[in-house]
Amino acid sequence: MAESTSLPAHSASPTTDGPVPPYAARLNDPQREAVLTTEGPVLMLAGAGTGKTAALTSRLAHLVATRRAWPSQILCVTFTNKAAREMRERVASHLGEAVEGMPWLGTFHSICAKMLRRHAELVGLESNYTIIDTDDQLRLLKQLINDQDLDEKRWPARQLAGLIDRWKNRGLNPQDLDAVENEAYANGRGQAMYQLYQDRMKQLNACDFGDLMLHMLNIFRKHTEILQDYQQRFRYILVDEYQDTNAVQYLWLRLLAQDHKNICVVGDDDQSIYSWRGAEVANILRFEKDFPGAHVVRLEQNYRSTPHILGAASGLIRSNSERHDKTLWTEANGGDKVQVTGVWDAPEEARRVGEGIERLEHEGANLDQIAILVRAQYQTREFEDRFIQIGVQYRIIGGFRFYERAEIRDALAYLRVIAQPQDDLAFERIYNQPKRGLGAKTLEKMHMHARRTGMPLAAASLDLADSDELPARAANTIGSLMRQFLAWREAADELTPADLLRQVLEETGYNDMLAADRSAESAGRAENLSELARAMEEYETLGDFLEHVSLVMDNDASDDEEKVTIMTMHAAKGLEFDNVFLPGWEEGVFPSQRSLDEGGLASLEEERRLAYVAITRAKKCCTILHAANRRIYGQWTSSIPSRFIEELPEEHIEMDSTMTGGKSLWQANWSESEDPFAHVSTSRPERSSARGPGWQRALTSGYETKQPRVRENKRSAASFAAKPRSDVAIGARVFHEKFGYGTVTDQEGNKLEIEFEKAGTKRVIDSFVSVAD
DNA sequence: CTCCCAGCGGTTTTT
DNA sequence: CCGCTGGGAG
Repeated sequence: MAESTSLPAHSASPTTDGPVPPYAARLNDPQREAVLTTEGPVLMLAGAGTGKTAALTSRLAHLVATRRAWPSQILCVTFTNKAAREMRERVASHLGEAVEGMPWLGTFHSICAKMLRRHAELVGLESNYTIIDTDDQLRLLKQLINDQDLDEKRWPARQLAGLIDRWKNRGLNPQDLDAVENEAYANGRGQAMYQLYQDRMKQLNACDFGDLMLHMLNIFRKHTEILQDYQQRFRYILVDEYQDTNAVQYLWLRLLAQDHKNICVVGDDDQSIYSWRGAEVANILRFEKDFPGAHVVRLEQNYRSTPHILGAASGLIRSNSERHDKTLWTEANGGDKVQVTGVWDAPEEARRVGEGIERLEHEGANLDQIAILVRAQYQTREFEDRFIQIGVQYRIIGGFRFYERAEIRDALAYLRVIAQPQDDLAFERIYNQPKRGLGAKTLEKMHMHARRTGMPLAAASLDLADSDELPARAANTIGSLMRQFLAWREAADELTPADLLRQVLEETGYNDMLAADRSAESAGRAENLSELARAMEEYETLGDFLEHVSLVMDNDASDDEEKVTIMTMHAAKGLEFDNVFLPGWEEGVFPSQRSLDEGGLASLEEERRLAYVAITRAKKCCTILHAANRRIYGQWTSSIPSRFIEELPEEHIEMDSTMTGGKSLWQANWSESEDPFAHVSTSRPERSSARGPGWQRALTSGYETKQPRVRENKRSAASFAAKPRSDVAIGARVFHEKFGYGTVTDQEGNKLEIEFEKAGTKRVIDSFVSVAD
């Protein structure tokens, strides 16, 4: 069945004789080279849409199929759980059912967490340590800052958290900090505070995300025998998205690869967009120096986008200086040019996109294949409003995650205290949630007692309740709470984790609290909690579940309805869509003001890479928009088109504008003085290039010459065709997913005017509401 | 202990 | 402009 495609004479390619195995059959030459070059270091430079995941999974399949290694001898690291899952599925499909899962395929953090469970005692932890998140981390730091009599106003916990995070990302322990780093917080108290934090974490038997990597790095450095064990075990190492690795991850990998040296890293320096959270492009840029003799494979054939889209993106990224040069090409031809549209303001931008979507819908496009990619979350609002109005189904990716919701975190905190009585942070979160009359005063006493006796907070509170230190009321409350915990801890052995949670929610009165709350959100909260319980069904033990929860924070909302996706460009990395809309390409929005103000050239280049990522998400059609006026923090601001627009090669784009009448504010400025840029260039000297040809084109093409496009307020096809619902009439009480409960005050076709109890009066499409009773 | 209001700050986000 | 936080009042 394997087609016997002979490999072309390829100088460096280590071809194998005989038939091509099925997992490599559909690969192009460089891809195949990346699969078959199994020995020694390999750098796979994979441009956007060049099929790197195909190559990577084939390589895994090849290693196993040719018996070069057992699945358990391959270390395969990704950044996200999603990527890990995909990889696992694709490898399984290559190898069939035969292969049992790969134990060492996962994210950096989940792999380290797993290793650390085995070696926890070496860094002073127990193997059932808790993994805490940013929220817990901040609360802990605030306590420490107050304990040290520092003014939290002047030295915010956030800042310290950020510093500690950065230190850990760089592989620095408290004692490794130099004077300069130490100065970074509270006049030279950085190191001391970091040390205090680490000590406290140890007491709590807890780790933050950074610790997972750092602890393992420390263990590898100090305990050669353990390092050697892993070095020998991992005959092959594969790393996805190598351009996103930070210093600890790099050091960790380098140690592990020292024995067999079979490390294959895959990445694209042009898609490095996470330097702000520690990623170091330098890692991929100097791979060949780090691993002498590295074999470099370039994947440059793009299978995703049309030539115009590819041309526009490639032209743009060429303005960057520090990069591995790559030339993406495609066999495809035809396709539309990248559309660049100027509009008057942000609402019009949203209307334009809405019209574009309706047109695509009319042509039979799948809504799942349409995305709006924004630079910053605040831009989503405008689109959301518009889509509700015209009845376009959408989903917003990002923002609040399931496990970050307050009710979910409360529930988890109960479970954490049950599983791990030392978990003070969890206990602190719920000792008075639901309200049981224990306040700050009681908490303070508990803390003092805990510190005096060296007991965990929960135990100390019980001890305290037995004494006369507390008012009888508080003592009783604590006593019964602790009895409940005791009972739950026993129940944990008999009940499934899911049932345990249900019992806890019932017995704490958490359910009652939600039931009593008549606000718009409470129903959703209760719903979230039942979903949590449902999600827990598949876990046997509480410990299993808690580890899963702290590491696998993703929740791909499984909804099968076709919807337009709205998300940030960052979140879109790795995804693809037939049609992509890119709004807000204006100086100050994209590139963002902050990247212009701070960070200099490097940060501007990262913005440009982000633009490159955004454009290359599109398979067929890419529309860039820029508005002449935008309201920022409530202030109307005039804006000029993004410098990235002028960097797009002219032959790949088509400019137009919806504006004829009226001048934008900046045009008005222009006519005021001879040099329209006088005010711009004095205040923002780095913008000297902002009047290049692209900018001129944007100006002249639409603002003056072109005739108006469809002016707004035309009734959209979707809303025109829809029939009004018969079950809602004026006066009806209805429920809307976003706005909550309200009363219908007017009905016009399928549009309803509703006075919402919380959200005020809105016009919405009737299919978005349900009748409340 | 809870609730209200003033003041402040405001990219990107995974684990 | 809007949402969150923290401090102070009730």
